[in-house]
Amino acid sequence: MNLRELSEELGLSQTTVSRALNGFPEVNEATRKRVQAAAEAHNYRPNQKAKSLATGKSMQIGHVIPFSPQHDMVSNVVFSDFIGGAGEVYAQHGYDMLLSLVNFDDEERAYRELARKGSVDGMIVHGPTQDDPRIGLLQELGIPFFVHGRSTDVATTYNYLDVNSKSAFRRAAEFLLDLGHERIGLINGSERMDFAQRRRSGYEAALTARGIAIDTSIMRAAEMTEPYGFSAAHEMLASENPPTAFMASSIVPALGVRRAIESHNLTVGRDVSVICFDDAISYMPNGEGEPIFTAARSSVRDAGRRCAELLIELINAPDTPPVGELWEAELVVGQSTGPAPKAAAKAAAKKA
Amino acid sequence: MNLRELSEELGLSQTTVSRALNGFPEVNEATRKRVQAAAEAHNYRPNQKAKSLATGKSMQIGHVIPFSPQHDMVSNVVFSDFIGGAGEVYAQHGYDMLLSLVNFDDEERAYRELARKGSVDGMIVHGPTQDDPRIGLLQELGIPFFVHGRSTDVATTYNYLDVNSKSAFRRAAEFLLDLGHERIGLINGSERMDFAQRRRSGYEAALTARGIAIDTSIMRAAEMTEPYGFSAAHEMLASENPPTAFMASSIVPALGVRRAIESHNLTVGRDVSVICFDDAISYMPNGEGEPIFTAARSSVRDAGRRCAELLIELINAPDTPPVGELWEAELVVGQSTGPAPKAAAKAAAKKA
DNA sequence: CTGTAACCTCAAAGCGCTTTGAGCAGATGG
DNA sequence: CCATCTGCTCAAAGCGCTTTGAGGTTACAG
Repeated sequence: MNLRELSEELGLSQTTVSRALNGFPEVNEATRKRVQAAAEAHNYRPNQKAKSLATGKSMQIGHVIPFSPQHDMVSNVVFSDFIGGAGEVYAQHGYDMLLSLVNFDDEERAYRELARKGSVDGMIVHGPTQDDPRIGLLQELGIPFFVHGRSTDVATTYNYLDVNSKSAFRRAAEFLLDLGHERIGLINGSERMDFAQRRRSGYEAALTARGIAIDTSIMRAAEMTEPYGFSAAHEMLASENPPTAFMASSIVPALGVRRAIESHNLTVGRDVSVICFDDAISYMPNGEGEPIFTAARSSVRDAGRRCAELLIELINAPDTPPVGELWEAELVVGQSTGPAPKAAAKAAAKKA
Repeated sequence: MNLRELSEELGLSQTTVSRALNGFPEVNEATRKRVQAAAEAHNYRPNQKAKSLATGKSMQIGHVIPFSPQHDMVSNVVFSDFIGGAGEVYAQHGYDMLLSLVNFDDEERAYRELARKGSVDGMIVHGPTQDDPRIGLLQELGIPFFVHGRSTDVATTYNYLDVNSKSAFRRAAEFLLDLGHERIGLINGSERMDFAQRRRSGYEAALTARGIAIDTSIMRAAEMTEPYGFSAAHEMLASENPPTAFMASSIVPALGVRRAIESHNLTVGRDVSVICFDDAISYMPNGEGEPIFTAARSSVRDAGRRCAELLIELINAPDTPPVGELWEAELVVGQSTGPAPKAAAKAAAKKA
């Protein structure tokens, strides 16, 4: 059933039916009711393509996601929680989400294509790197977009929503330092990512402020998987001068860190402390009551929601000057941190 | 730049330009080259909405994902890895993925809408339940679809790809029984899901065949999170007659089970064995060399790829009779299983 | 009774593409 | 030299909707 058929059946013109359905004021209330009833009865839905073509709005928001044969960002738990939050808001506003997975090398082409093809009204940029080229590209293409995160060194202003990674990691490190830890291992995310750079700099700033030298032998950066957390922590714990505490960039590697600690017959929160960044991932919650891990927490799902809202506002008012929103993470104390063990106690623990 | 402008600039008709670009044989090779060069130079991309409207094909595949304020399936690691695999194949065939997040109550309406609006050429049904109503609905709507999983009790035939959950769990249980375990806790996924039912029945079949009574006090079913795995295992271990082994429905709760075991000062693989279903999730791999967990493994990413391929075939040949593909999981032996401890040893271990 | 305003409805154009059916050269064969 | 065919190209219709500009009623004031 299309508009023509529906209008013929009603004995009205397509104009009137369209107006009735779209809530225009020119149409008689009685007529509108009649039209709505008929539409309902026939389960009529306007063809979205035709509608888009006529209005110029696609009611779709694009997310471009690079993949390699093993990985892609959709399957990254942090990322997908963001998508979940955003999708929720899209739904409320009648938008759908267009996910375009592309090979790493095709990323630029994908943005170009999505914009030119006119299949999306706006886009979200995920996982910005330092001096991210996508920002310039999207500005050139003239399509509304919002960045989740920030890109250091990009000269122009752009819309973004970010968590203050630096201060979060700085405060987390200070928390450990206050507990007497002086040797703190860093299990960072891949430092291609801008946020990982910021986290590292927060960590370094805290140590430096206390006169503790930066030791790259207890700092790692990689994709945030459980086995990565395990092997990184495992190596450090097996070294001459093992850390008494770890900071992990996500709860996922933190679980690996926990496993490594336990495999050394040490106890988390007593022998070795762990702090992680907790994105409050729905399927990977940090415990139910008392947090498992002491953590810097900021809900990535909320971030997704907020980005979506702001992007939709931007689409409706394209000439708004760029806005940046910076969120502070909350430090929550859980079971995974405690005072630094004395050197002697440490040795004993190690022997046991 | 649109087709009209491009053709005017070239001094050709829109027909010829369109044909040249779409590789029709009627057009002179020299002309085609010239057209392609001009299109390239102007970064021309046909407007997707117009193209869809004219051809009737949207080149989009829909995934409807119900959400509640806390949860949705995109942020479920298993699900999102599937999406990742599917998206990869879509990309290779020029399709995009349309994700529509909807409230649980609106699910039916969402399928209806997506189909009627014509914004997708096909759909994937996720997480089928017993006698899932969506299957009938999509058949009624007459849109090509593929089910990931199966729905017991649906009378008609439909296209599906599923892993043989029953045999996987049966074999896993037999593996534990062969090691001497007689008390095996089941940490299942939510039994609303068809696959969870099947897993349970595999587990029960194995026990029954060995004359072991089903004991619902060591069986749980819920959303597969880490804390769920922890609390379920924790409770069982604290009971009068604790299990000597656990079977978990995913690696995520299995991590919680591990944490529970360790919190009881027991060792995984020695005091208590654990087997899980391993979906080979990219960001949650089961170790790097030797598997962390003994597991029934089947890559959900591969399943996503395969579903996508089959769905695209179906779109291109809509009158193919329905196909069902059933995969067997592979049992991989890791560090988490070992012989059942003798009763005495068990008591000793518990005291230590 | 007429002019005007308010209200409702309509025919037709247009969004940017594909595709049908026709037409025009130039080549080929009789 | 004409008839036929082949190879290219084109004008125009159509996909299903929105929206413009106009027209037809009805109601009311003058």
